[in-house]
Amino acid sequence: MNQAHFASPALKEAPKHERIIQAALRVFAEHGLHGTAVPPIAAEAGVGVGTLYRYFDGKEALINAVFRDTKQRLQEHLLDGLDLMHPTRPLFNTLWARLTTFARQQPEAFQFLEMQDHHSYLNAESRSQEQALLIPLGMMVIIGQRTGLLSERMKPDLAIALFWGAFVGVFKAERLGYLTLTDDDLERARDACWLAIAAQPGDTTP
Amino acid sequence: MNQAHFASPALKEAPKHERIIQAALRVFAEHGLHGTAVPPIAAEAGVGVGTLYRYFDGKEALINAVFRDTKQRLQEHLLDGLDLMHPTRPLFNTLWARLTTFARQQPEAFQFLEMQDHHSYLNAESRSQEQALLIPLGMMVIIGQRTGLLSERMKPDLAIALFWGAFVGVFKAERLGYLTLTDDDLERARDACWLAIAAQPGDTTP
DNA sequence: ATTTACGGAATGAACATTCATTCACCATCA
DNA sequence: TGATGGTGAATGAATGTTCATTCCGTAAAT
Repeated sequence: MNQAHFASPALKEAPKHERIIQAALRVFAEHGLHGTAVPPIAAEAGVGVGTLYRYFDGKEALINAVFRDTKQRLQEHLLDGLDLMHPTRPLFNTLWARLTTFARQQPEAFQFLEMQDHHSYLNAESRSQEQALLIPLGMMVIIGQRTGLLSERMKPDLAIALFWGAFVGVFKAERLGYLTLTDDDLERARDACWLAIAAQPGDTTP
Repeated sequence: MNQAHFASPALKEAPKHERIIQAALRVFAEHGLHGTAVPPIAAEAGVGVGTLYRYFDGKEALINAVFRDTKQRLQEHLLDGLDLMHPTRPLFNTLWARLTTFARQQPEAFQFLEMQDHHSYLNAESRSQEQALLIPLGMMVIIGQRTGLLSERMKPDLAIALFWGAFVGVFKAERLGYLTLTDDDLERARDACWLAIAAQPGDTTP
């Protein structure tokens, strides 16, 4: 809590708080939330168990911290510098490309965020972190529908769930070995998703 | 092992083996695989813990039994009586409708099958059960592509992963409370998925 | 010298699994 | 018909293990 917080670590490793979160992410992604014990997380982080409990109140608090940190990294990776209020086809392609690089460069983070068993652990603050990503996306879809870019057939939340699910499904299939994805495959999947949510030629925009 | 096996239970409940599997499915779906202890499963099934171990070698064997049973129920629910070798748009609609009734009528089964943490438990026999569903679907897509019904842009496995992921994403969003799905919503989602995988008007079929 | 950070053995709770015992049912015999 | 004995299913308290968390001795920092 003092000024030393930033003074020394320049020559040292990342601060313990950060190291523990990253280590926890890796172990959680591999073994699941219930499936990982706390001591292995400490070991992966290179700290003692007691140290971990100095930084986090317990396993549940750690899970929430990992969740928020990871969700925020995804959010920034996806949205930083984009003007969602003027959706276009190239913007859609950019979003897809960013999702792809995230899933490719941070596979543990991507997998962790898609785990089911979060929701029994997450507290209010973590839940609100979800909204930070969903609300801008929802607004983008609404504007896209108003401007005739996206189909108005589906309500925005449904379009997002469909698109997101398709993306997750494709990468999940690759992770489980049902599939290998070339760059070409990803472009074709992207275009297919676009067809699913884009306005159709025959659509009317009264 | 004698003739009494079938003599009396006509007036009693389902055989214990079956009751345990169904109970396990419910508890697993709610608390996850690592998250559920064995005694609560026995309690849910209305049998003693020891009885459960008479029927299954252990927790892992039980998980495999539940997985195979559930996957097979899904497979039969989806494919029974359908002629996948002659894909049409109505056949696609039927598949979607069957998926929907499965997800609606057996939500625990649907949720259980989408859990991540299976794969560290599943044995060879369980894994091959997966194929029993994927192979026919894959063949259907291949034929659909050959006959000009489905787009040939994506390889069959990719099309399946995309479609399946979209469906799962929509129902997962509903289960987590991000969405409520009317019958109308489901039809629109179905049509959007169709657009994603169907042959486009401009496609050539040489 | 005092405070703060650290590590890892120690602790008690919860877990998966076992096993000695009970119980229900049927065949045999009086 | 009623009593006796045999058989295997059913049970849940007991067992050893694993887990989340604590605690205390030591090291670093101020």
